[in-house]
Amino acid sequence: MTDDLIQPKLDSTLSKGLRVLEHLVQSPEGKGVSALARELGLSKSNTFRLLQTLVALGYVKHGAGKAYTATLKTWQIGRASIENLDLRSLAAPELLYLSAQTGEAICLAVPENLHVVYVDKLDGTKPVRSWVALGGTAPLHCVGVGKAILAANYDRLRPKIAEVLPRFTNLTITSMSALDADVRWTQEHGYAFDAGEFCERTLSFGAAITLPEGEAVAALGISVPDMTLGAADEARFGGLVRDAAARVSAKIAGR
Amino acid sequence: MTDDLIQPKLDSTLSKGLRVLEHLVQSPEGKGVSALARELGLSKSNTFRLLQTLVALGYVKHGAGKAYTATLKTWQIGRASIENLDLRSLAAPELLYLSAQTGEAICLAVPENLHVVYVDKLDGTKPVRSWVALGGTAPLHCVGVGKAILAANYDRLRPKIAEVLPRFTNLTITSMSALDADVRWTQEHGYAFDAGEFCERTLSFGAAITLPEGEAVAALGISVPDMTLGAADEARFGGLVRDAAARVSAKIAGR
DNA sequence: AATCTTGTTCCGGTATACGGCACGGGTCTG
DNA sequence: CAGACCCGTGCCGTATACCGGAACAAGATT
Repeated sequence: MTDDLIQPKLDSTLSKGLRVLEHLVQSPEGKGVSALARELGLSKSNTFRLLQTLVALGYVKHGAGKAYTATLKTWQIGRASIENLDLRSLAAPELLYLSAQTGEAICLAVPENLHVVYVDKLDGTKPVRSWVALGGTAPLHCVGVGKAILAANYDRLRPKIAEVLPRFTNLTITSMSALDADVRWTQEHGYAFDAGEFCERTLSFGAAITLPEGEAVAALGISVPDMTLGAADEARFGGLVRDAAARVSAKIAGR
Repeated sequence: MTDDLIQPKLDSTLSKGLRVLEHLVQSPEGKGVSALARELGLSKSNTFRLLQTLVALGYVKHGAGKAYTATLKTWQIGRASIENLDLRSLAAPELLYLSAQTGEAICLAVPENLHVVYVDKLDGTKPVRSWVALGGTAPLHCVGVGKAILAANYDRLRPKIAEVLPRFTNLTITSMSALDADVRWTQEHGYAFDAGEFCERTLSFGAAITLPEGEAVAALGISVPDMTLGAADEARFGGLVRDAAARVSAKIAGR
């Protein structure tokens, strides 16, 4: 009932075409017309024509056999989109600094809807590496970078996230009252701490990178396996991300 | 006249929508409805509805003001496509060939930020094996595969790498003028040579694997301890990697 | 205040994309 | 060697989903 029942009447051909593309991108060996039609619930002729135009536009290549496969054009236009975000170059020195200081996995993430997307990372130098994948996503409410962004814009984001707080581990915060308290803690300390709320036994720290007006546009994060974290490290790691994120924010402000 | 005059009758909505997306991706600050309509030669209402569906599908974000801007969803699906481009199987025969021809350690690496990541390798058959670890990383500016990738996209990468050129051995290139010269050498010869600039007494050769448009997505490399390299071998090894990488590039183009 | 823009909505006509069906060529199964 | 399947590909009539133009409110610029 909170949702508006009236849908903005979206263009069907375009959505189907993009669904086809998304589907193709995830299957290295390509797929045939019939298989695609079946999996997407479309008619065979429809799928065929969509593929035909995607081929004409260069997004899909029709191999010798029956397989249609995605070309790298998607990748090219996708690459253009992050090149324009110069966040990565602005933040890169701080990523290196954090990596040198901690030896753990460092990441840079941006918010997208109620998730974060990892747009840059440095692997940890220690043998046990905790892993985030570039381009991967995680929910806002249970990972360090996400909670940092959440806390920076809680007024705006709280009503949106209140609808659903999915559980991932037995430590995941699933009640709004607990989330309120956690956000308050984050705001007071200037960094967020995730005690394994998204991935078992994987702790993470996060701090928001903000525009001068306070809008969070990204976050820096440190991920560390719980075993390697000494008691004294917790405050130190938190302080490190907080200060590093602040420096990136300052760089943005000075442009 | 060589072209068939009969067009395969492509779906108009899908092509327009993708054109909108491509256009948006190239403008960091986003664009308004009217501007897009003007530039693409579409009617305003048409553009508006296309944008509406792109927003609904998560490809485009409607900022506070009048600007529509591309999200990172394009980047995400683009990234998926390149991960599924099974470079390893495409390149595997060439790895074997290089190994058979040289008996040295062969590797396949992909760029990630300002480093390369080794995604595949074959150990040398000779007793002295050099160092490459699967999943390991090395800086772009001082190892064969890295310099090959660097040289293939120097326009784009030079400004990024200019900030920092860490030293690893007394042969490491640390000045931009020296790097410029080295890149020029690489471009002329079609392969890169590393005279022990990352790891003492370990030489390496590299050649870039590129997309049809010239973008480097990976590189093949040969690593060899300096003692085992005869004077005549240098040009031979270089030619071998260059040609092998070219064959892999050709395979990619034919997909 | 007047005249441009801009983003957004509505509506009627028609081009357009749809599903159903049929064809030719593979591959397995009997 | 047929038969019964799959597959990808064209065709066609029809309904519908898309399009363009006009009209709207709200800012911007003058």
